[in-house]
Amino acid sequence: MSPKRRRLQDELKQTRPFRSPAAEATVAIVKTADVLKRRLARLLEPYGVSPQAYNVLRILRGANGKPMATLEIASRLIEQAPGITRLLDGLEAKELVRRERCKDDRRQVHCFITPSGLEVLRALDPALNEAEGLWATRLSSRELKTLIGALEKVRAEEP
Amino acid sequence: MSPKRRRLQDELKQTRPFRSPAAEATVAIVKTADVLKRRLARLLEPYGVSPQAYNVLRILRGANGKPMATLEIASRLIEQAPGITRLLDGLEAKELVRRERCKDDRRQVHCFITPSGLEVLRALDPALNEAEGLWATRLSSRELKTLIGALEKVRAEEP
DNA sequence: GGAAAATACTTGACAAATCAAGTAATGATG
DNA sequence: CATCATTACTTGATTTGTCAAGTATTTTCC
Repeated sequence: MSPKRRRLQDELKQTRPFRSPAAEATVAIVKTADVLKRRLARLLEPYGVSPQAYNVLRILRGANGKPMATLEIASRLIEQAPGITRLLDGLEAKELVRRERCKDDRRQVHCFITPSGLEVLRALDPALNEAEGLWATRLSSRELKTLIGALEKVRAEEP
Repeated sequence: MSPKRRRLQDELKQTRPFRSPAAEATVAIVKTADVLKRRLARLLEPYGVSPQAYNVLRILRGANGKPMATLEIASRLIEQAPGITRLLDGLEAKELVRRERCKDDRRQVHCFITPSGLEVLRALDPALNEAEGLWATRLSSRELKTLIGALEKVRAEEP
């Protein structure tokens, strides 16, 4: 079917090689992220949860029952505020998330994951871990460390 | 000035660390791709070109005047066919791209970049190279090589 | 050579992301 | 203590991206 381990240059059928390793890395990062997102979306599809919605649920589970304001969730995602509101609307409609206006500061809205939300996450966990482990075994732990460190440097702001 | 090299855990304000390096890497890849895309979008904004449209122009420039079929472009992007058609519609409307139905196989549509399209790319090249070089200098060439190789392994299909 | 399958898009309907502006509540200032 | 600025969202309009079908060719196989 499809050959594995093609070089990115081959994958993109580029006639000329990349002008610089940095250019190649840029394309590689964006393309890999897309592949990962698609894999995740495929896993989530049966549950009617989008990757972003899944991330929100994960964040709320990580809060361990503590209330979390809407914009606090946004800041942990790569998502702008307007998107979060509607994402939470959807999750609340499915009763995976509960929201209530905060007593102390009535501008804020506190969000919680519901038991159903936790259940969905629990049902997904094994498949997610498996998918992740699949490619992780192809990398040495040194490679993984370098990868994570290098990406950190790419994201770092201009000095 | 303190270095802005926050760990991803801090950036995401996660209470607990990632369960595995693979999990951390996954988030790092997706998040980094997003940062890169946003940086690119900011550079392109004055020219009214989206990141995807920019990639199409780059691909067509790479073809060096040779005609390129619509789906051939799609295969080099991470984009589905329907998106490409409309992307090209937009680029053709701006006269950055020219299309004509192929004589030999009238199902195909051949695409070319126009002189205006090349001009836009040329105008953008310096800023792009600079932005890229900015973070590239923070990585040793060994790190870059490992990064590219590791991402290839992540993208590889299941065996 | 003519039906059936495959290819190369194209179109339309719909979900998701972004931007601009608006509202309610709170904090800061004079 | 009243006004101005800020914060924390929300809503609406626009754009972008995706999926499902549809159309025009071309190729394949009797």
